Amino acid sequence: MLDIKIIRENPEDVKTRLKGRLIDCDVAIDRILELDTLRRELIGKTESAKSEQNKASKEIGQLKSSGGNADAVIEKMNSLKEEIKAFDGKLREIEDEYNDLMLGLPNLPDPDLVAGGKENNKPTCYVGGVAPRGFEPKNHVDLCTDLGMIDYPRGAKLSGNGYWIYRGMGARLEWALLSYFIDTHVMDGYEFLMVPHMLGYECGVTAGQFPKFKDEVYMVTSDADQQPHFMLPTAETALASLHRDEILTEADLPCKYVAYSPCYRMEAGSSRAEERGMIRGHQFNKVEMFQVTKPEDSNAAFEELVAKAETLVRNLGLSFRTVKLAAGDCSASMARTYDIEVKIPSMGGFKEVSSVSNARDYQARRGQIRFRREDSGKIEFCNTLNGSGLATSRLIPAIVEQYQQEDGSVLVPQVLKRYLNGREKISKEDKLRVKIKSAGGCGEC
RNA sequence: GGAGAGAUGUCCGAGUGGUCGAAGGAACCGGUCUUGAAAACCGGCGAUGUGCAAGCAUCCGUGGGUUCGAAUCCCACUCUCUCCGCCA
Repeated sequence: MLDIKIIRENPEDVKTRLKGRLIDCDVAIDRILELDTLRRELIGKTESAKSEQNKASKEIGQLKSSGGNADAVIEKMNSLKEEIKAFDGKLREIEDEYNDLMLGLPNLPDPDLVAGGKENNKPTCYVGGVAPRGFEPKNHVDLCTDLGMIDYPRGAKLSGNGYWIYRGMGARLEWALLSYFIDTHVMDGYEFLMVPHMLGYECGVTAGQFPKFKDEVYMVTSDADQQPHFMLPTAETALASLHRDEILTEADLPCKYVAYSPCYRMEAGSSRAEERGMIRGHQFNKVEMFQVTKPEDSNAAFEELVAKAETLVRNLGLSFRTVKLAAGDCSASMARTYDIEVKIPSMGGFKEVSSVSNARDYQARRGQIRFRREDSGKIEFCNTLNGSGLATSRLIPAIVEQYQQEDGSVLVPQVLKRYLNGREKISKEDKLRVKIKSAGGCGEC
């Protein structure tokens, strides 16, 4: 949510900055200003009526306790009551519309962002990694299938298009990645959280998904459950609400969290032929970093999160690039976003494995996440930041393609070996072993 | 799933229809005293909205209702605790 004071004071500037997102909020902003004026007028009227009511009410109390007759005052109260009821009804109407519009406005992009969409995104760095040479490389779908790492057909049998099953070394590699990420963040001083996967509606409002992007998440409803819940599309949605409606002390900040969760997304209409395999599914795994900071500290926190995400990809030895998103490609809640994308050679390009964003006070306003300054005692909104650290569903394709060998096996990135009993590579024999041993139980797990 | 109890400010806790935004205590902040600290004493100490300001309004889990007037009465919901049952 934006600060109404900023809109009041400089509506044209707000309009211009939001146009950088390629959306036109002019009509909404004009209406908001109109409603804001109406609202304040009406508040004035309502409050003076209520003030009279309170005075009369006290008078009645005094009259009654001293044995006097209060009939005349009570008569006056009755007409006041009608008046207040009418004012309150109108005020509620105005505030409902006002709140809807305010919640619908996206965050202001940072001033240094380039306006426009994806085409204006700017890579800020490229890092090279391992690459197959001297033979015809296979794509990740074939590699994962041949090595028995991912079972696509049975995933589809269980749940339909957009679902897969990690098997054998595939499952272990996935788990190794998640463990490696979590360990790294914990060592960096982030608190590890495991959050509910089904969240109450308010979490969606605070994070900025609701009311506008309700259709992108899976709602979970049942007659027995009075409260609507939804499957989290990212752990950020949970973490953003962790300190909702709280006033933190200055000493509490910054809060640094890391959470692992599967992420559940509709991805409606985005299924494309080139996104075969695990590139875009309805469920994927992600380790999420999250920070709550003082406003003056959020730029540094943002740099820290970008650096942490980059370090993870670099340590995996993968080719990647970091991209500074143009205003129109940042998600609605975010003032700035950098994506980290790994190279997936078979797709001829890069795919996002991390998205690091600074929401500034946008989510904090929606969720009333505040802190008290120690010296002045003043209460201010916190800033919130989030970043994937990392999402795994594009990492396995990148790893198998970038680390594939001529014999069809795949080397294990150095940093993951300790999570895989020191194993050097994944080969066809692993698949065979899984098959044979599954009859009598897998001796390895 | 069954039975019961409860939800009040940073915390504990009083308040069952009228001057209650709310006693009292703790914590915290300022002061007196002290070589310093503790203790004691004095003063201060919620949020939000609105207004240039004084002020005014709203908030006692949430939402409705009754009433001239609700923290207090009624209804619904949410959450917490205790006991019983069931259970990964």
